[in-house]
Amino acid sequence: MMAGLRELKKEQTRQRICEVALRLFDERGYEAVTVNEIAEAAGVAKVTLFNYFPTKECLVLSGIEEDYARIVTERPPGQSPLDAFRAHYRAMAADDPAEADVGALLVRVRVITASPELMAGVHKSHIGQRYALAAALGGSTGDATDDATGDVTAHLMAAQITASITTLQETFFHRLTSGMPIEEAGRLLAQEVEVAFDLLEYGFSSKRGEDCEKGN
Amino acid sequence: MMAGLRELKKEQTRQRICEVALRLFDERGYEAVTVNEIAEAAGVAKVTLFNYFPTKECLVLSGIEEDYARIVTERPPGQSPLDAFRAHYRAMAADDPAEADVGALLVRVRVITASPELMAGVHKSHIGQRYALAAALGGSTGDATDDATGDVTAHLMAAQITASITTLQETFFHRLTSGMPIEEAGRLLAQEVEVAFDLLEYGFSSKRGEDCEKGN
DNA sequence: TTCAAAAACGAACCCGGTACGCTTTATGCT
DNA sequence: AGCATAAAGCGTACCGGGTTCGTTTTTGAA
Repeated sequence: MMAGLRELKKEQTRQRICEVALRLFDERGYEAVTVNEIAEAAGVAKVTLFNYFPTKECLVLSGIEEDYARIVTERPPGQSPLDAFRAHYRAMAADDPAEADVGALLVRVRVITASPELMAGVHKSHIGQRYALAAALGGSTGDATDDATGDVTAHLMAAQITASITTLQETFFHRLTSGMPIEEAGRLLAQEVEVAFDLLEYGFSSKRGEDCEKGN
Repeated sequence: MMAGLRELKKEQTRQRICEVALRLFDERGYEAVTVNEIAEAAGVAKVTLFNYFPTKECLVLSGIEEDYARIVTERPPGQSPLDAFRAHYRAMAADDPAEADVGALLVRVRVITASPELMAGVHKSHIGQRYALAAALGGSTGDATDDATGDVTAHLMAAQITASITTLQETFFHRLTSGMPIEEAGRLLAQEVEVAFDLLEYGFSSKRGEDCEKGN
């Protein structure tokens, strides 16, 4: 129903704008490309472009948010929140990387990592995630009092978890953009997922011995 | 020497711009005030304003960066990096809050927390801090290889530490802007510093028992 | 007093993003 | 098929943050 040719063309246009933008960004860098150029190259008016993507950032960043809070709210009963995260990212690292279009993803990652402005945008989106995760971790009792009054532990945990995941992602993507084949990067990622969640679970004190060798 | 009347007036002008800007931001909100208004109210031209402060953000955020990396590089010998942070923030929480101009700080904090844009700016500045801290934690061997190749643990630790400190600060400032007297907020902060660094040191597993009561 | 450097200035400009009012085009109904 | 309607696209003018550039004022020192 409503197989509308209207919405078909709409999706085509959206796709075309996105592809053109990503190609130009990849060629010349995010900051050096103006939205006017993108609009012209995609054969649409500037105002139409902003109809599809509310900001220049969204041309790159739209649709790449992860939902941290869901991982903990939808975990199997009896599992700790941290184990839910560990299982989730363990599975993600073990996934066959050929399932998704690696090429398109790589371009996107390359554009993002090459632009401080976009990197800041990514981190900005993590802020909201962190708050949602803190609510999911500590607020299951659902009291309506002002946030950050008593649940400091939940906020601390949420902050540490998101910071760790962010770091894992950055390391992984940094390797990909440096030319490492995705299989090898995936293997390293799988190891580091364990390192990261062990660190969260057992703390720095469990690493003290290893640290002193290189850190001091 | 060079007690120059030149640089005196320069500092006066800088101060005047900053005060005027903060007052306007506090009255009507950061986003609702234009730099033209600030310049006019401070009796200078827009271009002169941008000579003193490179961006609108800097009118509020300049000079409030903390140097995380220094805390670890300048720690007393024999002390672990984490203990250095704990000692630093323990001392900060115990400091007599009357030493600094609390009123001016409070206005600044109120302006920042009321503006998502400024909040994002604060988090942006934390990114660089995190990288510097990771380098200080893991890079004392000083190998010149590309970063993030082998020191994932250092990056993870740096990320967790900065995330925790950021959370402590946010909680503290949130209480101040909510009207809590600074002495009481300081007392709570002192407790939470211990909670945060215990969590970092011993991990989530040490909290498992308490968590299950409220989190599940 | 004079002179060069520093600072302030005004005006025009660029870029991301919005508002408004106008044309085009697909769609649903008859 | 034909027509009204609503969605989508468009052009232009505008706004605010930020830069460039050439000019004028101010200041420190000879």
